[in-house]
Amino acid sequence: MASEHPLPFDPIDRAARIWQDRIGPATTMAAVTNVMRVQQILLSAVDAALRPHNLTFARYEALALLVFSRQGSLAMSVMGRRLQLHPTSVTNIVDRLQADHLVERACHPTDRRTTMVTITEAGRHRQKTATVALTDIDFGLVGLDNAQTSQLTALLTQVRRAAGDFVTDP
Amino acid sequence: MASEHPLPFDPIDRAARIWQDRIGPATTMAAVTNVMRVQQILLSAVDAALRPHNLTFARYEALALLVFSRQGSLAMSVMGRRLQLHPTSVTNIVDRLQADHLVERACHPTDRRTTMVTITEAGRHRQKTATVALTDIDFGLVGLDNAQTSQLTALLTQVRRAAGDFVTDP
DNA sequence: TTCAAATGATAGGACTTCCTATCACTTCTG
DNA sequence: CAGAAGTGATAGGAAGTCCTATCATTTGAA
Repeated sequence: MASEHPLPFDPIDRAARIWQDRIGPATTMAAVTNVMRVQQILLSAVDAALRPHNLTFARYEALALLVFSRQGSLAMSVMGRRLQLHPTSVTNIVDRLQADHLVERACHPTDRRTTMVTITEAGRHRQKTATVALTDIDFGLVGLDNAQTSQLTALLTQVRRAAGDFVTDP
Repeated sequence: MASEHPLPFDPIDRAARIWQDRIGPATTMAAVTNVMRVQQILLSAVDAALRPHNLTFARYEALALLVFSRQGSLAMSVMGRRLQLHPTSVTNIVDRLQADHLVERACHPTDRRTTMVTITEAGRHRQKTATVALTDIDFGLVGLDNAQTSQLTALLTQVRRAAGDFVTDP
């Protein structure tokens, strides 16, 4: 993390005001910087809640994806696409989950290139307790009511759609 | 980065629907995941625009901070607080900017512990051209009009204030 | 059918960030 | 005015992510 002691002013807003005087798109810059900073804050809170369970948010997401899959088992490549991760990141994440006995690797029955990842009972249990930890802290998201949270989701989803993050309608 | 080929559905929304059936705070989870993903998208776009100028967003922010400072010179510790970075990250960033002759280190006149960082002419020039590159791509933020961008900033600022990221009113 | 192209996964390396530990220096306190 | 506590910066190390390169396997096209 960064500093323990908060500034007595909003540095992003201050920067936006400086930009305002010099350059046009201060509004955009402010929004982008805010996204970056809030992501840091959320990730920091989430990782802190997950650390006692020996998970990061990335590993937690992978575990949850497996829990929600019908067979508790997915190909590495499928996980990578769903979690929007680089293949090497999937390898790394699965390595660590496997070292912790939360998942196992197995061969695909027909395609000998692909590796299947299966969640273990320990993995299901870990995911469950980690979920409690996360919901207890509201995933680090504080200060918004339900309507505002939905509004935030709507705005960000709009950005992702415009950026080509996914194709069809929501 | 992650995948080149977008999914034919929104994976975050799909996850939210799955959660909906099992656990309460699907809305919160969706918002948080959206923040994470949009941050990735923005950072990726911004870094791609900055790469030809041998800058990352972190280094660009440091450079901009120096440009906007009155003397073009700040203490390492001040930069760390403004940019909300760990001291060692500041050291790393300044190392690289200095290797590229965009900043110089100097001794503080009175406090011999602190190191001052001064922007060079090359640094000012690089910051200027990099800013053009960034504004050309709107900092990667697409799909929102001005009102929505401001709305996004307002929501995220509210989160940061609630999280104690800064203290006074905006 | 056979060979080129695509796909799946991983190894090795670079970069970034953070942490702890350390050393130099300054400020506070008795 | 000494010693303790705090501050500023950096080195070394761990973790995470991405990149390129590689190898095995599968798919597709001539």
